[in-house]
Amino acid sequence: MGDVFKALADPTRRTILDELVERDGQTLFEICSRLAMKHGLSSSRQAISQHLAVLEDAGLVRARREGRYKFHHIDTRPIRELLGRWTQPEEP
Amino acid sequence: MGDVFKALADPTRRTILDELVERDGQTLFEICSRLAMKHGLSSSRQAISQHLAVLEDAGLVRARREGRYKFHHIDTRPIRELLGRWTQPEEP
DNA sequence: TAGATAGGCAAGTGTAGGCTTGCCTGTTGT
DNA sequence: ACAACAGGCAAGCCTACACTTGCCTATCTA
Repeated sequence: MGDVFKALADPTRRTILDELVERDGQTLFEICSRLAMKHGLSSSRQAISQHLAVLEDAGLVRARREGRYKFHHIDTRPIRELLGRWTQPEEP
Repeated sequence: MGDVFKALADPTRRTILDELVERDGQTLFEICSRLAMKHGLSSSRQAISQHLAVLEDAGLVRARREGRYKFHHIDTRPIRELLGRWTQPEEP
């Protein structure tokens, strides 16, 4: 499962998740261009690719290959599981 | 507010939060000895002190000084606020 | 008052992680 | 078939960060 918390520690990876929530199933190049456009991030393709690998390792992103395209889908279940670790007994 | 995610990225800091959930309001030396006993961590006092500073910066721990003692209290509100970021629209 | 206790500050070290660079493998279109 | 396209691999660089070391301040107790 890797480390979900480490994966969430980087702001660029969090922005990638934001982007996938807004539009799921994007390719690497789509994510790159949309990060540059909307979020003003000037990260290279390789950097984003490595970030996606970390997110995939953590189980936060699942990738499905189709021809030369690879579509990335967010999976928020690991986050929901982690939520309860310190906040279980309380009821705000 | 610092970076809550970065604070949660380190496993030792997460164990400290676990320890504070189980018994809130511990001093630095209490945390050190209990981490060594129960969790088998052999971190130095200074290391734990620096971890507590990070947690305090992130708003996850609030410290109250009393004489020569400093009691540490966990505050899980930042966690609850952040975890809704990607899991708001869903209902499992 | 002297020593023990609880904790803080600051500089130095070593490693992990984010990013780049360069090249390589498949896939698609003309 | 060949060029453009989508993505991958691996080595190197550089900064952030976890941890140590050494010394310091403040509070309590004998």
